[in-house]
Amino acid sequence: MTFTKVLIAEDIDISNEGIASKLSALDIAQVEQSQSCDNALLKIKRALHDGEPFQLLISDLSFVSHTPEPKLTSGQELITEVKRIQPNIKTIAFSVWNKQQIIKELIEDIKADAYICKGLNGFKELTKAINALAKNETYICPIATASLQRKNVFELTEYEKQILQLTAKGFKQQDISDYFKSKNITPNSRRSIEDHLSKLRDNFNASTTPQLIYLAQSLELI
Amino acid sequence: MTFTKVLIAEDIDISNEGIASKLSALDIAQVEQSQSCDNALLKIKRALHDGEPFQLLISDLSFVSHTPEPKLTSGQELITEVKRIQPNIKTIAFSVWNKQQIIKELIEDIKADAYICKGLNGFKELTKAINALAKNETYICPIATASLQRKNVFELTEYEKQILQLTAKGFKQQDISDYFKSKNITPNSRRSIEDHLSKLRDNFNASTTPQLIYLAQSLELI
DNA sequence: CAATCCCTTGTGGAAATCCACGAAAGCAAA
DNA sequence: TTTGCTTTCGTGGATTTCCACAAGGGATTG
Repeated sequence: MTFTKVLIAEDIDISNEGIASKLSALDIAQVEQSQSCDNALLKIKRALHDGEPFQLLISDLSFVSHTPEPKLTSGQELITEVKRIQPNIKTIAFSVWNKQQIIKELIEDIKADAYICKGLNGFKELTKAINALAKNETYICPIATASLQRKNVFELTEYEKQILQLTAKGFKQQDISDYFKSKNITPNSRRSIEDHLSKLRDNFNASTTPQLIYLAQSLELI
Repeated sequence: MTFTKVLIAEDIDISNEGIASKLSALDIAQVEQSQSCDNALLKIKRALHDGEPFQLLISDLSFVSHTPEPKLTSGQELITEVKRIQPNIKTIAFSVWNKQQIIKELIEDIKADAYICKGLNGFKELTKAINALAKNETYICPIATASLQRKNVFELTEYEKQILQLTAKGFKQQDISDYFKSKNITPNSRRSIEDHLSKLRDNFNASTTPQLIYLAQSLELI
């Protein structure tokens, strides 16, 4: 199949325009543009309702909200919702991020059909992705693939992530212990929190807790 | 005057293309594109040497390096260098960032002629900037202006920034004291470091030092 | 000059964290 | 079940940080 009706969701007008202008080089009859998630979802719903659904959504991941209370605030949410109401639509996540966690989530959980990193050759990658999707395949750009294959030394359990997040929020060890107890999360003794923080410092090669928080945040793990 | 020869420095091809495609709507005869700082500088040097200098440089700020050892790694460096070798060239910084510190540095220190935030209306702003520059004026987009006017509660002295950075690097209070003494930075008693950290926690409304580091990093102050 | 303010620094004690040792509990393989 | 490994968690003591009080120094002002 070839795509004849495509929607671009990208808040930055210059980038949106760049994609559209490049897409016009391909054989796509109808390219629509949207600068917010909510608007994109609306367009998809309407097209579906009108019996002329979009076949492909190309979506950025991060959006600055320009309305008071946007329902959808990220490409992840948009793609999730779109897949829910129109499961057969193809989706391409098109982002500057090449963080393993983000890519993993989009491919494995959200079931996006392609992931491409904006970069030097974004358009070439976009073309490849479209071709792959037309053949019912999925596509992940080389940069993202490399990121996925790079063994993630710092994979955190949900429990560890919570400890780090709470620490970053100003919780003391005792506070975290109390919090875990109130939520029935185990282990929850003050002593165990201390132990886990110590292990985390070891793993991250951090000599102090402030440094641990700094490193975790640098790696965008919290 | 009107601009007839413009250079775009922007690593992401889609964005670069977006700018170029929009510029073609204006009356600019010659638009050249560059995806790296080094390449952009080269083009400017050559044009200058050939007696047909660029009149305007539109540059992004952040570049991913795709060569082993790029000489210039950021738009800030590029603009600085370009202004040095061709002082009469006009420069527009075109970035997603609207951090006060970045904007301030570009306008006040680097003497960029315009600062625009990529966003919903990037092209409109770009047009305004070009018009202003043509009249020998400077231009700062509304978002950036707002950012500049927003009183920066968290303006840090160099001294404070160093304390935060060293803390983030795993230095204990005593370590920082020793370090400052070795560098002849005063005040440098352990007690003063403690005092400043305490003041910083107050200012940032942080209850612990890890939280302070988290907040400072979130605000991109360290 | 005295009065005042701000910053640095010291002191001492409280609080929090760090760290080593070890007991108990949980778990998996033999 | 036994064995062995890991995790949890208590204890106690060292280290570090936090906090309140106050002395001294330098700059400013009346």
